[in-house]
Amino acid sequence: MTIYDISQKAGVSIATVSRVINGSDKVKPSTRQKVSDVIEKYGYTPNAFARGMGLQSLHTAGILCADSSDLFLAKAVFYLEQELQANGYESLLCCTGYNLDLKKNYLDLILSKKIDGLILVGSHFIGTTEEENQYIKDGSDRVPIMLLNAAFDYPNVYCTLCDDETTMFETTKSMISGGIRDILYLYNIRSYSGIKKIAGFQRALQSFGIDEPQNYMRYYPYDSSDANRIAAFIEKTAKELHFQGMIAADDLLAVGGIKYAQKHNLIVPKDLSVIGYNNSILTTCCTPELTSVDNRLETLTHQLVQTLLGVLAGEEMPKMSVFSGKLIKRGSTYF
Amino acid sequence: MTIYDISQKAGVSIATVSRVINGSDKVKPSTRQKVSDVIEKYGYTPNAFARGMGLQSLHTAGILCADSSDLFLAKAVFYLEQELQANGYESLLCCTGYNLDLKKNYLDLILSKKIDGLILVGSHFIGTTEEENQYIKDGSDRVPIMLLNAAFDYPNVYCTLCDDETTMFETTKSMISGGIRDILYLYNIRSYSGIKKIAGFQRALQSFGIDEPQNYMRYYPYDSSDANRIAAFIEKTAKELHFQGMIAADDLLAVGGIKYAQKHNLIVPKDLSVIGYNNSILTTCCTPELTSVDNRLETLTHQLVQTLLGVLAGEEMPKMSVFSGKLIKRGSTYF
DNA sequence: CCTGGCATTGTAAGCGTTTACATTTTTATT
DNA sequence: AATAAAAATGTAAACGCTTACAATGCCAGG
Repeated sequence: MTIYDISQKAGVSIATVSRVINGSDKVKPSTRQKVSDVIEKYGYTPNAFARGMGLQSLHTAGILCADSSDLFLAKAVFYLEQELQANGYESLLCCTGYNLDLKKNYLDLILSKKIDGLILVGSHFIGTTEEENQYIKDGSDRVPIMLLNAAFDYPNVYCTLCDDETTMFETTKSMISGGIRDILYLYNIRSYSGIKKIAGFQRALQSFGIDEPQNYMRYYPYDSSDANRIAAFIEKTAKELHFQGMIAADDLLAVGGIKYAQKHNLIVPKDLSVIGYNNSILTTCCTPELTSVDNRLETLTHQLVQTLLGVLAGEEMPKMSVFSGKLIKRGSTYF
Repeated sequence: MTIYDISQKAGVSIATVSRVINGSDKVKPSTRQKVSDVIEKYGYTPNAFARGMGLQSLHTAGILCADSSDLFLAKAVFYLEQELQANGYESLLCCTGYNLDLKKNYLDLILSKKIDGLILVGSHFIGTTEEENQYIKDGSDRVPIMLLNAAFDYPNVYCTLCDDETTMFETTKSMISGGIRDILYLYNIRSYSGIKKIAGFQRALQSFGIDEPQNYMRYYPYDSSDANRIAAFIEKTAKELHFQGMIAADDLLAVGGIKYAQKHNLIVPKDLSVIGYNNSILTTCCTPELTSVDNRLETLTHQLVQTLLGVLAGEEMPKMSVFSGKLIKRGSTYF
């Protein structure tokens, strides 16, 4: 069933059918009705490829992320997909893993014109290497690139993010103000926002005259894991620190901290205060419940998609939209 | 830059370039090299739409699920994407929510020929209504439909699943054998596998002469939630039961059970044994850690994609592949 | 009744590939 | 060296749509 068949049955030309399908041009109401009826009757759906050839678009956005099963990224992907779908766009998902070998995957996606825009979620590679940055520059020639939780100043690149540096600065400050000066900072992915969080943490320490903050920082080098493995890692690498506070770049890492405390009969938060990040579902699964930073993911994804739609519609859009995170206090802290 | 430009620069015809791109036909090695070099040099990428027109395929599979941010579904989506990617297929993600209003979304996807196969993940709608079943029947005329964790006997529909009925039967039996006869069963989504789990639970109770199992079953009616809300639900609807065991259709629901116990000063597992399902990351986040059923998601997704690839290659493939789940014992049970 | 202008519809030329079939080149056989 | 067969390559016709431009139909104004 092609547009030609429909035109035959409706007694019009394929151009008229095309106009009805695309809604745009002026078609006499009675003709429109007649064609619509035939389309409805035969359940005709335009062939996507042929459509794409004419329109050079399939109303599809690419979503690129490291691991869509990560709690945080999964939520981001879901919100993005829903927002895109609500606006008539489909989502091509592309998971790269954490190995930065995404060259082929996403450049091909862009260059083949299969997508109208590319969304990079939790861009762990932005600012990491010049080579990776180059991919973004190349890609942005073809389609707009949207960064979620990363900033990169370049034409046709739009950023939507939480101000993680400030948020982490404030978070750390509130812990120090609560009387805790020995704070273990645990992080894993070296992403743009990860780097900002570290900066905020360090700045807070320095503002209180605590030197050599890197002494308190531990990099957890495993991609995915469970709380016990994280606890064991803390045990192995940070036991000598005698920290009374712990801030993690991610809720799961923080839960690992709580596990660690349990194994050493430390009471959370009396002996150890713990703060996570992302305010995920994990916060209410552990005991005590986890204080965590809400980084406004739903707001961010909404804004990002709206910006993308605006760009695609040819409107002038903000190159950068920044929102503020917020500390949600629960039982793992006493201040 | 089109295939024509490349053919010019390489001094061959477009057909030869096309053959090089598609790797298939016999091309003289020296010619292949020459063309490859030109393609490489100019960074040419074939136009996806035009390609789709010729091939009637873009090497893309549709992944349909209710909510890709759900812990279990997110993992499934990720595994599927990785497996598809490894085999040269891309993934079009489509999240339907739990409202069954997926008609438009996925039928359009199929009918427009944009995808080569459709994967339904955690098919909450299979067998629910005749209307929904009809969509699968209609769709399967066009592309193979792959069901993850659901069974549906129809031409061109292939199923890969965990034997949830038997697995839940065995799980329940082991709890009863441990001396617990008053078992609260908590479930939420009315999916195919959800129905099977219920059946397994009830069969186990009956096999031990425990009548009216539905007295012990509670349906948690909220889409997404957190552990506290689940605990409150149990408090509200099941307090009078005085159950010593709890089995949940999902880990999060089980964590809600642990929360409930904590609020009532019940010791898990002494006063209350809890078993979850899916063996997710949550199992090691709570205290005590959660005994849960591993339903072999990675195996299932692997098998599913391999089956799809086989079908697309025109091979004869099993219509149904069933694997067995396995109980992973942790601290929330004593038996 | 004629004419110009506008609304509507039709015609046909792409869009960039794939691939059946035709043609040319190479290789093997005698 | 001639010839048949096989291999490599080229030609051109789809694929199903969009859209610029052409053609038609219709109306009001003169």
